[in-house]
Amino acid sequence: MAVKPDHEFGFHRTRKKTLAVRRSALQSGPAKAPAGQRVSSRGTTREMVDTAVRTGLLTGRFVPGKPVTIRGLAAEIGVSPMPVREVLQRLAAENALEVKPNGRVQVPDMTPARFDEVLKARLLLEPELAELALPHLFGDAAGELKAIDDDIDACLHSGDAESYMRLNHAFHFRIYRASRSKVLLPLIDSLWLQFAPFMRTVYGRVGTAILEDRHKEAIRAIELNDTQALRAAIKADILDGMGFLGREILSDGPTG
Amino acid sequence: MAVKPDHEFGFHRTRKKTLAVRRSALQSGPAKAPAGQRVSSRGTTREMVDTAVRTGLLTGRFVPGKPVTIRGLAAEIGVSPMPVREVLQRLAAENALEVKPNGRVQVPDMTPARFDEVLKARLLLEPELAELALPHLFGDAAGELKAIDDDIDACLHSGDAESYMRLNHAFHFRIYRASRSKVLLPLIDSLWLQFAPFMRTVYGRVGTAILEDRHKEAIRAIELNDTQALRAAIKADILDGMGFLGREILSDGPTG
DNA sequence: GTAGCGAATTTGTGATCACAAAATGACACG
DNA sequence: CGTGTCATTTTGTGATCACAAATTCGCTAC
Repeated sequence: MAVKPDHEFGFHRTRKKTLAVRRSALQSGPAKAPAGQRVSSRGTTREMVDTAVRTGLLTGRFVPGKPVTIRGLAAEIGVSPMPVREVLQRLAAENALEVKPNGRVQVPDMTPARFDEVLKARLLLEPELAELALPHLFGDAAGELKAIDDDIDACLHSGDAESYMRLNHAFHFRIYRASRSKVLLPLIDSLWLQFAPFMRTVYGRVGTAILEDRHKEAIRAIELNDTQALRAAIKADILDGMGFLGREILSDGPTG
Repeated sequence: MAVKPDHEFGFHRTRKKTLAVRRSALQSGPAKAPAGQRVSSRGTTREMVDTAVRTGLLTGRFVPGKPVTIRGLAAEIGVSPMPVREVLQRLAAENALEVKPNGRVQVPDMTPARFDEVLKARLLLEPELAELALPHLFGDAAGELKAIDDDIDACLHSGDAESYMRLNHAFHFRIYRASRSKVLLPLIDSLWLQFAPFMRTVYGRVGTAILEDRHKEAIRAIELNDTQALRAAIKADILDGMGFLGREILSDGPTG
């Protein structure tokens, strides 16, 4: 592990002027701000920590197996341990993190059985949600997706795995979010949080050049308002990407 | 709101001898125990609160729409607000509870759209998990399920809705848990936590006498090791129970 | 009697403290 | 040189405090 990377997050609270504070500045906490203007009055700190850790997981900044400590994360982000505790509990409840019997929390290791289940669940749920979203994908939606996909192509050529993962997530969830789903969407969210960190380790080994996506087929299906074609494109995209990952995991054993 | 029910939980920490304490008894907290013997060394309080609230939700002791306060729950169970906070965060992450913009947390109201999504997700996931569980359901499994189903029949006749819900959950998850699933099972767990409270309010209105379940068909399919029959039985059981609930929600509008 | 307003209470949130268990490291002994 | 043991540090957990926002309640004015 050599040197501890000081900037694992690009999210350090600015330490001089925090985005949102409620304290009256007569405390000595790590997040000190004399007169911060707050955007939303209540519960902004936890939300900030939550999105920070979530995007960290989705872009693979957390390594599976490496323990995540409350105080460590709190110090990195620049807040007290309290909001971090709650965020880690939340993510553990979504199976994005794993609490070991000692109380230590870490990114779960990927196993073949787990991988098969995630793949199965994705194939069941995501085409369904895409179908639900299709009626809401009108107007500029196809254009937005095309823009994201262009950026993805650029990342694939340049080999920027982190940006690729962020954009790939953005592409899929631009579709899914349109469904306004309050049930299926969180389930799929949980699934992505589970396989993303593992995905990242694979890309780190073999690069992203091999990847091809079915996004253009999906965009075309959306433009044509073709439900079955959209389902097929989503399904094919999942199978391509995950099938590729699956071969990796089977060849190398459970992560490493 | 009349009188506050003092015994909403049958789970009051005994106040004299707690099950598991780590504190050295020189504190003045609400959970005081001079020399409690502890079963599991670490993190037992939160686990206790978690199962308490979870079973409370599954058996319908929480009313949709009624706010759940941290301090209130903590006082009822007899612990400090701290573990309750984390448990509520966990359950909110599983969409079993809803955090309103003010920070107040309550059981979400059921809406027709939500209901459709839960139904759809259950139909997609639960037959799949039952199929995965089937190879592990040998030996006395069918006998256990038969015993549970007998109790269910008794509850249906006596109209004990709370016991019915607890046993119905036990029946389904006796099957699902056998799959040793680490991915699909939590997803289905989340779904049950979402519709159970609403289910309870319906039963409270119309009783349980109308219900018939497909559990016997499922047991027979397990005995015969018939995958398709098991899938069909689970699917039919979901459709019967939820279809019945669906007619209720559509006739009366979003909960009430 | 009712509507509007202000005080008092409730409630969520972040911070800090205390303690025990686990992890880590150093050191002595074989 | 390896191994077991003990001291030190790290870490999770529960409790408590302080504060602000939101809610609730009571009172007054019309």
